[in-house]
Amino acid sequence: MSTSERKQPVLDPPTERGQRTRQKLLDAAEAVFGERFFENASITEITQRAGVAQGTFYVYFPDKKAVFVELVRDLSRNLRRSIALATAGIADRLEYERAGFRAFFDYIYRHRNLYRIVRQAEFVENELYHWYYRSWAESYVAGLQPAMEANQIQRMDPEVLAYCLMGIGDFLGMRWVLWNEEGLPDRVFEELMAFVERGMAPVTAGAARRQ
Amino acid sequence: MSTSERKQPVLDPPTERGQRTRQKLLDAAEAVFGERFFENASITEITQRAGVAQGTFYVYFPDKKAVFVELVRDLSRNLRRSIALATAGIADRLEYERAGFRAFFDYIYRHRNLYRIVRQAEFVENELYHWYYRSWAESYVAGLQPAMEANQIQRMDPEVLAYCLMGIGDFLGMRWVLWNEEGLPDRVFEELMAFVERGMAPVTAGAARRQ
Amino acid sequence: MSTSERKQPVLDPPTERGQRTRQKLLDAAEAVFGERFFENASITEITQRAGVAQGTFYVYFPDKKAVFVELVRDLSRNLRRSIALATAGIADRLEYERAGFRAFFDYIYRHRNLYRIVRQAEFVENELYHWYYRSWAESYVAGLQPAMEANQIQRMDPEVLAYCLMGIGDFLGMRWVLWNEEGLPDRVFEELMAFVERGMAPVTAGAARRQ
Amino acid sequence: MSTSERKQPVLDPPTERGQRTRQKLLDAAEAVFGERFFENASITEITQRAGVAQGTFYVYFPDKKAVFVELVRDLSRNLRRSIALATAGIADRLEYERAGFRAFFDYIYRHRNLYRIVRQAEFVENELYHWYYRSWAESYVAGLQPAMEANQIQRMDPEVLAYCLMGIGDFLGMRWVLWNEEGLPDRVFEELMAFVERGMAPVTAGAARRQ
DNA sequence: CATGAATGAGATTTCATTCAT
DNA sequence: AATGAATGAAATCTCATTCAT
Repeated sequence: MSTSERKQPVLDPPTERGQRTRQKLLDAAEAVFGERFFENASITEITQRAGVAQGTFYVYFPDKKAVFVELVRDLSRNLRRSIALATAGIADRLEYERAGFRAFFDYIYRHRNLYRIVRQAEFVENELYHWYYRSWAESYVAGLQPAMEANQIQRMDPEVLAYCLMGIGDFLGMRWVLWNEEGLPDRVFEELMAFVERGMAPVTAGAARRQ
Repeated sequence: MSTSERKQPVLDPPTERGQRTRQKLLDAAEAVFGERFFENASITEITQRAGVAQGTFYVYFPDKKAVFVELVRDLSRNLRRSIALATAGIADRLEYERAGFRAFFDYIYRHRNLYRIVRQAEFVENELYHWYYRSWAESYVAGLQPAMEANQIQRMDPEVLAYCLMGIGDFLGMRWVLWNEEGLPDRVFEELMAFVERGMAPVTAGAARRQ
Repeated sequence: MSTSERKQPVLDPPTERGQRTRQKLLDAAEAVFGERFFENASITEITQRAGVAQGTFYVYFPDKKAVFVELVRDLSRNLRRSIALATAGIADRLEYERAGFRAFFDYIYRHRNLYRIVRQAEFVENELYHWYYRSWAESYVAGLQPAMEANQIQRMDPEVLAYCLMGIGDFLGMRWVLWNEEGLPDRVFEELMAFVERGMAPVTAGAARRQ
Repeated sequence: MSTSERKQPVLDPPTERGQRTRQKLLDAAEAVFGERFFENASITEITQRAGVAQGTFYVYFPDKKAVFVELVRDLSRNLRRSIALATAGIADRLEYERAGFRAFFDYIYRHRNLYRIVRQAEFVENELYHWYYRSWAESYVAGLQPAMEANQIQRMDPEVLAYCLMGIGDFLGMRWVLWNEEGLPDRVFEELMAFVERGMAPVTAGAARRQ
């Protein structure tokens, strides 16, 4: 007799017990998606790992994709927060970049499974994947543009630069963080930062690039 | 007297008709994998597009993964050839890099579906994906090392540089070639090459990076 | 933290409804295997007869072979119980043998389909088939040996005798119980028992076998 | 323009080459059916082992079952011949039985695959299986009846006796010839023959079976 | 809230057989 | 006589999702 539709999955469970169950499902999903990838991950396995019955899944999520999306959104939010924290108060853009990269590699090392999930998004929910990188690119642009105007870094199309930097982060992360299950070695970090800094540093007036 | 394997699909069909059918299947698979991604691509759709019966697929391939692998291998081979052609005879590594990038973007533009397939490989056949990038990295290293010794480019860990360059190519390709279905605009190409060249160019003796 | 097996069918359903469904499937399988034989029996037909959806089968059994095995095991257990009951308290081995044979023929007459299933086991799951006869043979030996020592029956290799008796039971069962769909006629039973008894009876001291 | 229907498989190939091919197929089929059983045996494997193309099979046989049937018929004929040879001229039925059993075990040892094929017949072509045992039973009866009238062996329903003997042969063959891949040990042979002889021997007038 | 039984659409794969050459 | 490409029906199995309790 209530006005609510039947079976509207619970986004924010009222009871504390519900909160816990929902979180258990999210954690299990993160693990399973990270290991098996979206298509091979089964709700059955997620609920088993969460220690709940199959049907319980649908109490909290409308379908399989919904958890996936939520996980990507979570990662995005948290990664942003981590980077914001790490770069807070840094005025110089090159220093900022260095701190940002460091925070990025640290974060994905600590959340390898989540990071694997983002990468899959391209083939699971293309919209989401675009949104993810587009919004990162926007943030980059918002930070890079002023830095160019202030001559902190070389002037160039900031979006192109953004994708260059993201590409570098992604591939180095893949190679050293995901493939080796260790964090990015300091040595590698210094090497790549040197490359990035040379690429970003403003070409000072008289300095010809090459003969 | 051997235990004799049971049924092995035809790799190189003896008759010309067989050759044609096999090729039709490869072409259809390329299209379907590119559009739907591996997991959502069905053998049914592949054979329908190829205009053959379902069973025919298994005359030429043991399973779905096998076509996929073959397509990735093909792309790898052909892309290599394209780049080799485009860079033949170029002695200077920065020029070489420019020609190589150009050829890369042109190639993936012309074979967008195949390129989408390579990207999926991470989630379909991890081994293959590793192999793909590891072997590219090796090629890079083989070319970069001598260039560093000859002071054509800045000395640094060549493998790190390789992954930086691949990351840049991948992300720019994703953003401008795959998302917009146009080729990479010249303007963007020039921007990214400028970045790459600044990053790779040797830091000449007296040139301080920044004040 | 375990790698967690993926989906294991329900062996002992917690709810009564589940119990019923599982049993319906077993019954249907018994009928279908008995009529069509393992290879020509389809899951589809089994579920149809059980009045459930195809997928339901896999809720309770991992695959076709699993039901088959369970049916053979069931028959073995129940047949044993029947014979034990029929022979309880019989001290003389020849009398015991007569009661055992009688129980055997009665049982397989009442469970003709199950008995047909055991016979197929040789070609479906050889291990199981061996297990089935080996364990019967062991039981035989355990009973025959003491009887020989007590001079109730002729001394001979008890395992050979076991297989002789099983062969006789099997072939008479095949000819009169399976081929004619009637039970073994009393007349036939008496004939075969007479043969068996002559074969098993101890050769009394002075009795020459033949002139 | 000829009157013959299209595609009547060749039963008795005119050319010598054809004869050879047909035989190669029969031999291959015997091996494959023996190892894999009828349902799991594929024409593909048969033709591969025979070293001919798939289509060639249908030049000589109308379908898969046909070869199977032919093999069973062959075995029947040859086994008969072997036994006839081994028992030629033996007047006493008990001696005859001994020689017959010996020949039987020797034959199935030498043709284990063929023997496995007969056993499968029950589930492949029931008619054929019945025919096989019915005709053996008839032969038995034809030999046993006169022996009973001549008081060489105990009087009883000869068909029952026939099935007892066949059951014994079958189970001993299964246990010692098929499971161990050796021939039936002499010791086992003597044991079973002693049992059979006691069972068949005429109960002499005054000899009470048991007290 | 939670459960677990049930569903059924759909996917992959196998293989005896046909047919054009 | 022989080949090998092609077929297509049918079978097994998976799994996201629904629903009654």
